[in-house]
Amino acid sequence: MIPKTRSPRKPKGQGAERREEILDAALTLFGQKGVHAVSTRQIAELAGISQPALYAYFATKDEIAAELCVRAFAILGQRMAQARVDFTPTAACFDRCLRVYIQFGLDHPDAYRVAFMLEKAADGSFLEKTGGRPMEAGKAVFATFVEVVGELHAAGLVAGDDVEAVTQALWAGLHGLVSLLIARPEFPWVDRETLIATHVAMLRRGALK
Amino acid sequence: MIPKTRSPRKPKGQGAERREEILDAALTLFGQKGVHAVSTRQIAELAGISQPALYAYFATKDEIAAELCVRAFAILGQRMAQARVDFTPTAACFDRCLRVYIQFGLDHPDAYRVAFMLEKAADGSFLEKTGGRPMEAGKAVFATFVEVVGELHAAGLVAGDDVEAVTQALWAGLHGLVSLLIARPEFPWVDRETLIATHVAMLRRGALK
DNA sequence: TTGATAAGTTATCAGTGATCGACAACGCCG
DNA sequence: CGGCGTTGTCGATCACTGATAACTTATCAA
Repeated sequence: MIPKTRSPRKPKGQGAERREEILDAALTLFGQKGVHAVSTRQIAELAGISQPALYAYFATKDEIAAELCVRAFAILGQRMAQARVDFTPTAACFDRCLRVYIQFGLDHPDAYRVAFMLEKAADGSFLEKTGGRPMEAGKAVFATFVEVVGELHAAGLVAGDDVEAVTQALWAGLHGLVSLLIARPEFPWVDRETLIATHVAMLRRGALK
Repeated sequence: MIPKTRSPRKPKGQGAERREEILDAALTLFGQKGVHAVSTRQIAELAGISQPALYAYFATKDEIAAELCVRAFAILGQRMAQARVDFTPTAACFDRCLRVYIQFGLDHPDAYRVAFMLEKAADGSFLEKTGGRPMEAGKAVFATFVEVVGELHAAGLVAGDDVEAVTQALWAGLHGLVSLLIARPEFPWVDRETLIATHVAMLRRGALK
């Protein structure tokens, strides 16, 4: 039996959907102007509600960003899992995993910023204030990377035996490209595909035998 | 009305000295709490002046951060130039250049953040609002990297012929490590020296023949 | 009709970056 | 000595931020 003891009240908007409307508005504005440049009043106005009404759904502004971040990471996790389904310990599959990560960062720059590029706050990091959920999502993705590198190592393809260290170095290498492309689009980069190809090749030659 | 005791003016530091005092105070606070978490009033109090007095020396708060950034980059430029004096196209010298960059980032995390990790503003990036001076300083350092890679390429040691692309990929790889160590110190990193050594080795094997 | 409750509002708070006009000290000319 | 602009600083204040309190309205259970 599934008693529907609670009916949604929808005075104006659609009660339960209000949260989604807020997230939609926030995602749009964050993408346009950056997280720090968007105020709660702007989010509220685009969502069609008053500014204090936001706080019925989110404790803080950061929590809105964190929610968007977690959702984006769910997408990354999906893509990584997908790349892992037909993964074999080969250089080609290695490259594909790296490109999945890079492509995700370029597809979701705002989520990526929230997860890995936001400045730490005074009383602990943003991640701590939001219950560490974005960090957890990121760690899950990182764990997948560890698995991938572990399989390659088992196949004798990894240079060095410290799988954890190699994975962290690899991740750092990937993050550098993604975060710089996001944070400094005005830099006179070479052709983007050329840069990505060069970068992936460099990491592959550096990490594999 | 009780007549106020007239304002105790503080003619302490004159002209250029005040400016240095402000920069010192800002550097201290930025390092402790992060750029965004420090207010102009806090800077002013630590500098021993009123908050509006700041604006006699700096047009905006960002300009204070930019000034500190430029100064820090002068240090990086010095170190890079120093590493270039006795540079020979060898793997060892290559490694040394990479480590100079990494060490700089770890020594001046706040300057590094201002230069490469700050979020873009609505009306253009922070760098544009401050006249692009931090960006210029960064580009000068990047130019040195291009020279170094160019010499290695001339010696036939670089994998691939697109020196610019390789340099950008290298820089991205370095930036990734530095920025992640700065932004996510709470991540369960392996031993720092191990990680740096692994990373440098990975980049070397990936970029050189 | 009641009471309870969920959802949204207006009004307001303390704190932010930045600006304005007033005022104190100083150098300078008379 | 007295008057006067210049320079440096200040208190007061502005528009805006994130967040909270108190009140109003809509809906449901009884």
